[in-house]
Amino acid sequence: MKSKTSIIEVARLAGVSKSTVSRVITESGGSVSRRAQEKVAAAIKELGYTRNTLAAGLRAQKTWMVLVMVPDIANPYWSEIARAAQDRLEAEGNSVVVGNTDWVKSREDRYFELAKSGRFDGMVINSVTDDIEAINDMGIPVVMVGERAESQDIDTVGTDTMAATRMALEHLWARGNRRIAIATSDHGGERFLSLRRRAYDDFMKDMGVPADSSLAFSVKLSEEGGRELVRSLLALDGWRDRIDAVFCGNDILAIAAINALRDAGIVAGKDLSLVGMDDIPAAAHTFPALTTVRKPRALIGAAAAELLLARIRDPERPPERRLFPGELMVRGSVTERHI
Amino acid sequence: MKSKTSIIEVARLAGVSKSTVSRVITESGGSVSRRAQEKVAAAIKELGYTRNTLAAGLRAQKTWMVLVMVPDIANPYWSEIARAAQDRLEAEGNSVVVGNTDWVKSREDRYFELAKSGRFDGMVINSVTDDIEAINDMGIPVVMVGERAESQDIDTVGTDTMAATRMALEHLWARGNRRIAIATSDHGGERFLSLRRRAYDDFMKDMGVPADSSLAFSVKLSEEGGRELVRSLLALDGWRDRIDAVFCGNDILAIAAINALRDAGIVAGKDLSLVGMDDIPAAAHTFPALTTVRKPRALIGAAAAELLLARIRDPERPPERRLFPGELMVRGSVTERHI
DNA sequence: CATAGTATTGGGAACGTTCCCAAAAATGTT
DNA sequence: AACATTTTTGGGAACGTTCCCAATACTATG
Repeated sequence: MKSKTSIIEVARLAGVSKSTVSRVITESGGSVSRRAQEKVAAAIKELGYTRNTLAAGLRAQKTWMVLVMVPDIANPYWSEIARAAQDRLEAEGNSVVVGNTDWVKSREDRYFELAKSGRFDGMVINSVTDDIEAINDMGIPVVMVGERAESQDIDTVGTDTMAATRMALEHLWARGNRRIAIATSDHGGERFLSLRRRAYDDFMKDMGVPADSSLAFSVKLSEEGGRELVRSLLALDGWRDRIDAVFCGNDILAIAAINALRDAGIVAGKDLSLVGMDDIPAAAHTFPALTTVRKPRALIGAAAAELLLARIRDPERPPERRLFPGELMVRGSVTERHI
Repeated sequence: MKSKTSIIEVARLAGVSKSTVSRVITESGGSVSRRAQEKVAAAIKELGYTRNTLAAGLRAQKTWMVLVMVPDIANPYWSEIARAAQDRLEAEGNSVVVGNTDWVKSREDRYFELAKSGRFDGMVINSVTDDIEAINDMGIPVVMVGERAESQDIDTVGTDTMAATRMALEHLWARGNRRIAIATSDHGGERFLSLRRRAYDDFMKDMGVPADSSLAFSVKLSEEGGRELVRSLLALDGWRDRIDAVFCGNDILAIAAINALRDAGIVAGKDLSLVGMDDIPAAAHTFPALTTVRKPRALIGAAAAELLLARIRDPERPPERRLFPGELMVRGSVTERHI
């Protein structure tokens, strides 16, 4: 980087020592006279001094920087959570940057390496990996946004996924839909089946519907995933007789599916019911508007920041979970079927 | 951060010096025997050593980290540019993080402070400020995405904004729209009038239409901005007689306006024509689908990364501009009017 | 075997802060 | 004025790397 002034030069101009300058800058570690403060401030201004936070971080073992790592940067759900977390973290003197994984494990690993190399004081993540043990082994304060089946060992914030999923499914059922499919992102084998999928299996069992794995679509929770979902759905022989509704793992997926269905001449909310999760702003404005479970993103983001700050302050505290209820937003994408 | 092993401990276990370990890690600065390499690699593995990049950066004056700072993280236009830049920068050994300003100057200033304090080797930005001189005074390699009226002093990448704006306006005109408004984001006074606005003024003058500043709406290029645009528009006395089309500064704004118009019972593409800029994925799937000027985001992102890497390598090279042509995507949001 | 040339290695210093401890200065008390 | 106490300050060391230069080891040649 550009050669610039150091604390030694500020000290020289102010006529004090580098320690006095440091005390003025950090406003900690002992007293400083009024006169010294004024001289240092004037010197900083005259020289245009900016503190080198690499050096400060090396000595103080602190970076004042947090990484918020999200799987889909263009999904407003994540960017709103990131904004809410950023507000709270900045209030405590941290800077927040965002890392985008695009659901790609190798990209996530690269951010993990960055964190392990001392770049951030902590991370707020929604990880591609379900390996909570590996995350904890990094030795960095981490808060997971969104429940995982095995997440009792890590600070977790989010919506009660099982309850929210059930809420959506109950709505589909109450409106007369009986052949309900699910489209979500499953990361691993049966051990790591997503909570949405578990809630779906439980619900269908409770309703007396035989398990049918051909109704479970595994796609990325992205626009691409929505288009793939529709391709897969339409590829099923006699799909109209087999599926009358789809539960989608998030709104991005649901909205992309609505649009892809329209391109295929199929009317969402008429020929097929869909529900999403999240209630991103676009959900209210698609045609038809999307029925979805709204998650309190500002609360989730703020809670994630709170848990991270607490974890940074006390790395040994037991993991905590903060789950918020979802709220069903009833709109036009679910058909009222008369049985 | 968590206490962890240092290069000294690796050296001790491997039976070599810290300089030899450093040579193995960085694969630079002289030769290392095969035997020494093997011993060091084994020690790194056994100890689980991770290089401290704060210390490395302090000494080497290099951070291997780039900040991509965008004004609206949830706008796929920006996230796609960020992804394309990230691909190219990671290929050169850099890590990429994203900063989101939400069009807020104080947030941008905070990222600028972070950069000045030595946290990044460079920045790819679309800034809130138009003060190119202040940006250059930071002494950090910066590439600006998107033209500014006064951007000859900074590396710039983007679409030819004046030509792209004119293309959109010509299409509106060719379809018979005569009372065209503009909605864009103007940051400052007349000196910093946006290029879109200049292109609009030039076009209307060329078409012999008297200047009418009440047809120029200054809004944020965001969903909120789209709703505000529609509120302002509908607040105009006899607006239906005064405006038959709106040129929108980006797709987020245009799509939000389409949705807000629908909420107000007004049919975009029938009662009012709209065009956007960018051609984000949603543009093809709104109802009606949005006519817009497509910008080559992958090319822009990759070019931004190329220019940044060149700037990092040679800070004194003269600023460069790379502008790409836009492509008009004709869809359903522009009315065919018969005069 | 001796000498010259090349390869490899180790250690000190540097990067620019913060922290800690001892010294100096200022203030209060007798 | 002298002494005790408190406040303020300065300087060395530390943080953990990389870089550079001199020393050592190895190889080639006569």
